[in-house]
Amino acid sequence: MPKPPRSIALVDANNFYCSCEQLFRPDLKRDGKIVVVLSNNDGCVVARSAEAKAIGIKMGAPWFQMTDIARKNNVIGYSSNYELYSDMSNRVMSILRDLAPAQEIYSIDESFLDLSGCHDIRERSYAMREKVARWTGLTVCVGIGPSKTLAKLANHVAKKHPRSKGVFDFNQLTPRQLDSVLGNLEVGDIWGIGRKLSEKLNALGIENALQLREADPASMRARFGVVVEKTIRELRAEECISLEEITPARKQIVSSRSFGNPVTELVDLADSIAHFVSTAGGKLRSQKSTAGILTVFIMTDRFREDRPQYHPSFSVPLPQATADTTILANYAAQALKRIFKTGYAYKKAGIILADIGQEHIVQTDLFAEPEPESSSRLMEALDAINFKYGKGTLRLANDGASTAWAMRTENKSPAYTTRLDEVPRCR
DNA sequence: TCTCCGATTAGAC
DNA sequence: CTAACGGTCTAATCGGAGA
Repeated sequence: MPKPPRSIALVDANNFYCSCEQLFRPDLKRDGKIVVVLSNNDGCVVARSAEAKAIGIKMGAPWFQMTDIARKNNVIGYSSNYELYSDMSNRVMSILRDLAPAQEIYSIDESFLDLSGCHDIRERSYAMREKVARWTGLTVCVGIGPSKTLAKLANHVAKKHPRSKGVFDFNQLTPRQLDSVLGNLEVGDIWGIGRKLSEKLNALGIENALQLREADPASMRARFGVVVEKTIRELRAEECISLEEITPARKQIVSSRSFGNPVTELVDLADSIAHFVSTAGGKLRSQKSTAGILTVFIMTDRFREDRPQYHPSFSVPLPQATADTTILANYAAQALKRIFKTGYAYKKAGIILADIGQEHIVQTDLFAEPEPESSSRLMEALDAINFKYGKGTLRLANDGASTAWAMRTENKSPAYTTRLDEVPRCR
């Protein structure tokens, strides 16, 4: 007897960031106000509500360029509120976790679930939707298929076609129905096939998912690389991309930001760098890693072609891998001094931690003083205090001394679910 | 010629 | 008031430097 196909589900929240904002402001829809969420620095549109999509607002549209018409069209641009979105995400993810044998949290609003062997897949899928709706107010769609790529594609179908009622399962189709559905999906709708690859595939006459599935994996690999080959195999229900229940440790940790206003002074850059080191160091320690290389970069505004451009970076190979923010901050400050030049208006800066290894397997420098035990104790205390009392309660002396580099956030909603002091009183 | 490494590209969200 | 175009991450691929 042939093995039954695996059933991988991809559960994805609809218009996640915008839905989070709308949840706490039911008055907006009532008054015909259209919600979009902006990137950091209120730069461009990164999330659109159903209403925003309906009036044709484009993903990635620079907010400052949005016509007055759009703004007068009652469009409200919210500054991104990650504290709110990640708390809502945690709630959704924990509901889903309890409804499936295995879960991979793929992004802030998506999780893959392995439902292979479950006899009640349809009922479970609807239960997910109902439970998430009742407990959080958010709407999710469920796509199911024998591979992750097909689950993603099924989710796309579930979102696009109201008739699916939010659940679509490729495993429930006859081969003919399957071909017909795939034939109606553009290659660009497939996970892993972006803008560039779509263009190249179209030029070869491969325009829909069915045509890509029928392409020869070996020759496509030669032409477009291993990613496209895997995608073809996944469309053929071969499992090439496995479910990862445990998030692998980051191999690189970046913390960077564009500034609300251009920065010209070294002290202000130094302040921002100290902040980035704290953020990145915290992430490093939360995954129990150490970094062996630290890179500092600063850059001018690449959109201002009329101004002199400068975007240097400097990498420091650390004599001994560490996760100690104070040590990292010292090297970062030195690196910054090496690259900083006066006379430029800097628009962005950041740091990169690389050569990441496991804590306690640190290759020590033969000639260096061993890192004192007090160093890790200090970091533990720092992390504990900041966890308990909120990010930034305890920080480096020069982190926060300057506000020159602060990003623009003009319209941020309260952290409704996590900060009582921000919740508006009932009116 | 081979290998290593950094830079670049492409993609995701 | 004006100016204003995100951040984080991975994998693959490319091209030069050095062995």
